[in-house]
Amino acid sequence: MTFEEAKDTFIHTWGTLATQWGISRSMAQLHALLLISPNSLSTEEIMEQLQISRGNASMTLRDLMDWGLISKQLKPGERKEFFWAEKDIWKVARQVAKERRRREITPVVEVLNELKNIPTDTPEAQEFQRVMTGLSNVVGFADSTLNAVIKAEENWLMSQFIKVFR
Amino acid sequence: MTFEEAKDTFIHTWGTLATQWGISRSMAQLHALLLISPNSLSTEEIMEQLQISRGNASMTLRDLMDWGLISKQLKPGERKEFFWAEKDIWKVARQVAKERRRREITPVVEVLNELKNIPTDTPEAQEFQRVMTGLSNVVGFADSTLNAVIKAEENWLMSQFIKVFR
DNA sequence: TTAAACTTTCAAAATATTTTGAAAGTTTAA
DNA sequence: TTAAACTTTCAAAATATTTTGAAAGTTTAA
Repeated sequence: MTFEEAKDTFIHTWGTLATQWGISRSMAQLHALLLISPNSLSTEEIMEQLQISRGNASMTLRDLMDWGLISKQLKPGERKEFFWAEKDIWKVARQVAKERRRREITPVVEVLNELKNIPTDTPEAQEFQRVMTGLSNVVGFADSTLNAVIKAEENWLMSQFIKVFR
Repeated sequence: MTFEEAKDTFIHTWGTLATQWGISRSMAQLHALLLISPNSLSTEEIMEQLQISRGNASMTLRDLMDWGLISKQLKPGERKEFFWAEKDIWKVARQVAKERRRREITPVVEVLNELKNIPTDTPEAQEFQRVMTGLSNVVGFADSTLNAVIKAEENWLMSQFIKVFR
């Protein structure tokens, strides 16, 4: 496999994995492109390489910055903005875990805790409460796992997992 | 909050969480409905409660069965099929982890391992290999975590996590 | 067998999401 | 200031996904 083939395979595979986990394809592909680029890229270069429009590039770059996965870089003597992705994949994973937890898990935990408190005056309501309690536990577990990933140092995390999940 | 309100809130919240994680809204909502229903439901009842068409109900029920989250039940003397969801949420989580790992993570692990092996004859290719190695580690970590969830007994899993991630 | 009572399939319609590109906005050098 | 070099915004277009419902298929009681 040549380098160019490998690059295309990677950008494509990464985009597919992302859509399966509810992240937009453009965002994943643009992130993939920056991840494997040794130097920062201008909007022009990104548009060219991924064959996307200026508007799309601009919006996707902003989303990636909101997620804290890429940064702007200004080069002396250049008017253009260049973009650069964090390359330490453990940092990337921690950042993604942090954002997803904040945006998606925490709100659900709160709703479930409210729903646990309805009066259990009918058999239906009792069953409902049982299910809410179960979900609350499992979602809480997911929440703690993400939180552990967020707080963890790479080596500590790996060693713990090797210990527990060998 | 009345029981009916709680029920609607739950079906809605669950649908939203699901779409954010790449699971279709109908699938999550139909699953939610069956989860909180004390007895199994016929296709008619499901169509009625969620206001969806017969075709949609039929397809979504099949998807849920493919995911191993619900089963058919035949009632003596009835021609209709009734559907019922596994209520043990830890079992549900294990099943979801198993399916997502099989469908989504394992294929990516394989692709990444291939991509790690391209010749590193240029600086670009070297950078590429570094990133692939990093991703391979992190995705491998996710893979192991899911696998641990799959293999785990509820109590053992909880106790391990309390120990490690307190 | 037949036909009633169901379920499934799938092309077309509806809906949701993503993408485009031109216009508006912003920044900076001179 | 001005105007060139950029970036952002957003309505419209393109595309992708989901949903519908009628037709086809299947099962079962008689």
